[in-house]
Amino acid sequence: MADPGLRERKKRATRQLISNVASGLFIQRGFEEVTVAEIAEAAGVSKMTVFNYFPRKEDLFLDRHADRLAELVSVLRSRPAGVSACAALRAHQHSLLAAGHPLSGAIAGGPGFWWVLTSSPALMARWYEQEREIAEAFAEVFVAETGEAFRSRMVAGLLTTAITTVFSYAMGRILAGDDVEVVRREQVGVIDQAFDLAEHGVGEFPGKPS
Amino acid sequence: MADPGLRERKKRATRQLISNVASGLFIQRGFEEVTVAEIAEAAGVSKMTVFNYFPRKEDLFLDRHADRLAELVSVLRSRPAGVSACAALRAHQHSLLAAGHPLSGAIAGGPGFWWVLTSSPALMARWYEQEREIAEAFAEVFVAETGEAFRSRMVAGLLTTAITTVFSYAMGRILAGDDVEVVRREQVGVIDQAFDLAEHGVGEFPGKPS
DNA sequence: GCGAAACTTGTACCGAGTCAAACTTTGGGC
DNA sequence: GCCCAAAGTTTGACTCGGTACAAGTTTCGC
Repeated sequence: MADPGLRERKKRATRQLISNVASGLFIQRGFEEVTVAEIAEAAGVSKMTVFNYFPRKEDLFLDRHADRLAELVSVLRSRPAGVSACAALRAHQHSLLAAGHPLSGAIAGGPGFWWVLTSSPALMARWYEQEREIAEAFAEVFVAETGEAFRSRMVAGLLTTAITTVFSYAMGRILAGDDVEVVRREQVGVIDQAFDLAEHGVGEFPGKPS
Repeated sequence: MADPGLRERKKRATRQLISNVASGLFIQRGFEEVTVAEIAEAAGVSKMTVFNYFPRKEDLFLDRHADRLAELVSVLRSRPAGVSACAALRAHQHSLLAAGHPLSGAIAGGPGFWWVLTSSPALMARWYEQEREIAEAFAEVFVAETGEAFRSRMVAGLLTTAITTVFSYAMGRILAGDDVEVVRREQVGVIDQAFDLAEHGVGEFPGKPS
């Protein structure tokens, strides 16, 4: 990492260039309305090169996934002894929100990001797939810690549900036109509600009323 | 429904024929190795007709989804007054298992089904999407009952996680070569463990050991 | 039977993604 | 500084999933 070398620097630059160009076009006109050939041309590169860096078209837009996944796993791995996974993730979500981080579910890189995401089924499908990868990574961590195969997967699934539901709820509100600042303020309570449910369970909710 | 009429009968027959032919080919050779054109020819029908009945290629294999979704929603809607959603779904999973139903997670329509499913990323992606649709349908039911937007979505997500994790856990074991009868017997405990976690939460699991 | 609606078909087409072979650039050894 | 090998890029041709359109064919309601 000290000496990237010319080759490595060029690769990073090309990758970044393609990603930037693609994101720009997607936000302008929507995911489905932009072809890969177009992106390649706009980036002054060949179509194959685009696919060389981003195996699927969807990865052009969802290229932060690897970072997000690594960060979440690191939150679990590096949590202090005695701290539960649920508590660690809850604190992490709060800190993301406080920092105004895109992945907190409020204030992502502009409202355009969510519009692009939700307006393309293919993109949404890939998004769900990535959420699933998060759950699998969590499960792996828990299995390594406890050796309990099934319980690890369940807990991983439940905690992932908390994270993703918090995220998509905020996304839905903002897309529906709610004021970003309002959503952001209320998001603190939403996070706590989500993790309370994950931690203590759904209980009798909803016991059938009628 | 009393008198389907010739037209309706032919449609059902054609649909069934295409689905059967497709499933057969997929199980023989895998999802990606069979083209839609091939299925059309084998079914004695045009490619366009195939897409007329099944908008996506994946739907040729995952065509039971609509039934599954409707059944799960009906379990919630028709549960007796005072019974929680969690209890209703838990009981339903147990009864599916007892009946040896494919969707119980043990003993699905042959091991071939799961092999085909897991060997195709596109198919898995669609599978996840369908799980998401289940969660959304659950949320809709809960919102209608309680009016609580966020809590409904969270509970829906948590309960869906229980169902899907139970299912995929059994699938994974059988694909790994575990004896089907053993998996089936142990599945009762797995279901209870899953719904216990959903009902009472993950608690401190796993408090970091080291 | 007759006309209209529904279903099917052929053809032509588009975009994602793959493959193989040629070409260009970089890095290391002399 | 030079040259070779390796890595990265390009080109073009190709496959397959999926759509659009217009024309055919079958069923239904009258």
